[in-house]
Amino acid sequence: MAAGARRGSPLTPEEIYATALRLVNEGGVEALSMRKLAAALDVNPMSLYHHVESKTALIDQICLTMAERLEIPVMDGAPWQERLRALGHAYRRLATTYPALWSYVHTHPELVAAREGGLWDVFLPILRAAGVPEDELLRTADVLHAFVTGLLINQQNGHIGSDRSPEAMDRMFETAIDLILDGLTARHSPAGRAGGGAADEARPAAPR
Amino acid sequence: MAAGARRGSPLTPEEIYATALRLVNEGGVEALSMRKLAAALDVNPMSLYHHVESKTALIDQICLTMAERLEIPVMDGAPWQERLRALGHAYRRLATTYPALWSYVHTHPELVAAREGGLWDVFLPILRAAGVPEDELLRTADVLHAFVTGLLINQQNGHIGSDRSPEAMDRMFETAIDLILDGLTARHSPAGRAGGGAADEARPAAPR
DNA sequence: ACCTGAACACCGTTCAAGT
DNA sequence: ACCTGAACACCGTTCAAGT
Repeated sequence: MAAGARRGSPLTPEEIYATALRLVNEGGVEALSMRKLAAALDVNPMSLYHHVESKTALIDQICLTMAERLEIPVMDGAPWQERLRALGHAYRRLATTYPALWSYVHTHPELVAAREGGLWDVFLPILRAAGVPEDELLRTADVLHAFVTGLLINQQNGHIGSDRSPEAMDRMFETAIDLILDGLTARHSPAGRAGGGAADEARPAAPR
Repeated sequence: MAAGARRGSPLTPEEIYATALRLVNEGGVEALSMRKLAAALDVNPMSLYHHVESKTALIDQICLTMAERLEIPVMDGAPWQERLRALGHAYRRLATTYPALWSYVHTHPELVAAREGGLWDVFLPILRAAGVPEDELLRTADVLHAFVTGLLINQQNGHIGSDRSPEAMDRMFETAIDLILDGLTARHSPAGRAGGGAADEARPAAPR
């Protein structure tokens, strides 16, 4: 067992990324070590350094592959309320699919490179449709993105609410979207409240 | 140099916590190691374990001492909008005083113990004054707390906005509070928009 | 009671040596 | 070209031994 101690193939980067992503998803980013990753791949730890520059670069890479998996809904005809809600749900789906790595990305400044690419191309037009003036657009987008990010981080950490059933989480997310829709409407198109429809219909009735 | 290799006193827990907090503030939580901490205290690494159960317990403790330093403003007579804004600013001040540890607390589920104690005693009455019905109170509080948390985490990580000047950060935080105030008003006391005053007066005029 | 050295089981990474 | 063992500088923590 000299050149080919490993079973079969010659260790592709894709294989490394996939296994690393699995380890992180199972045990958090702190559960990923080069030595454990090598063990999971049935390989000498040092072999990894032939395909990956460093542990940091590896984490960067799997953050990127995660970001690419954001499935942005296309709803060209729909009113902005529906589109914003759908975008929020898509974003939430990514976060719950990769809870550990997603939280990690959003709390580590050095990973700005992994900003969700296509997200803003869809997000900004929605805010324009909501009546946000151009000179407030970027700031509003940043704030709303931070709001949703914060909610998702808190939900994943169980830092929130006594009731942590999936239904309660869903309700809380809807409450958050509702608050955002109402805030946007009140600030930027107060006349349109009755006519919009989507926001009011989708808001779950409060049990009384 | 046997019993008293260390200069002077017999190593109090307070001294340990203070130094640990300083190290974390200077280099992030990942820069805190028992060995470095011992070096900073001019002590043998193993001596620490006589005063502290483990590194985890130590971090728990300094999170608690940070949480205790939240200076909650008392503004009993003021309208809820002003009180909410002041509370937001107090919270932000804590976050910016301990950026690394604050982010750490809010992304580590096991530290729920460090939830800001008196915060909720002030927060919930404000939301009641804003007209949030009792059966939505906790959920709304959680959502708003998560919103602000998300904004602060993002601001500290530079994950937000191209302009990172202090003024731009301030503006963004005000935008966030404004959005929250407008959302609350629209949802729970739509008639009171003109009369409230505080929210509208405090909102900075958009440069046109 | 308080401290400490050696030791154990982990890390990430370098580098010279192997095929 | 690709892999690898030994080694280095770090970790947190245990434990028996010191004063």
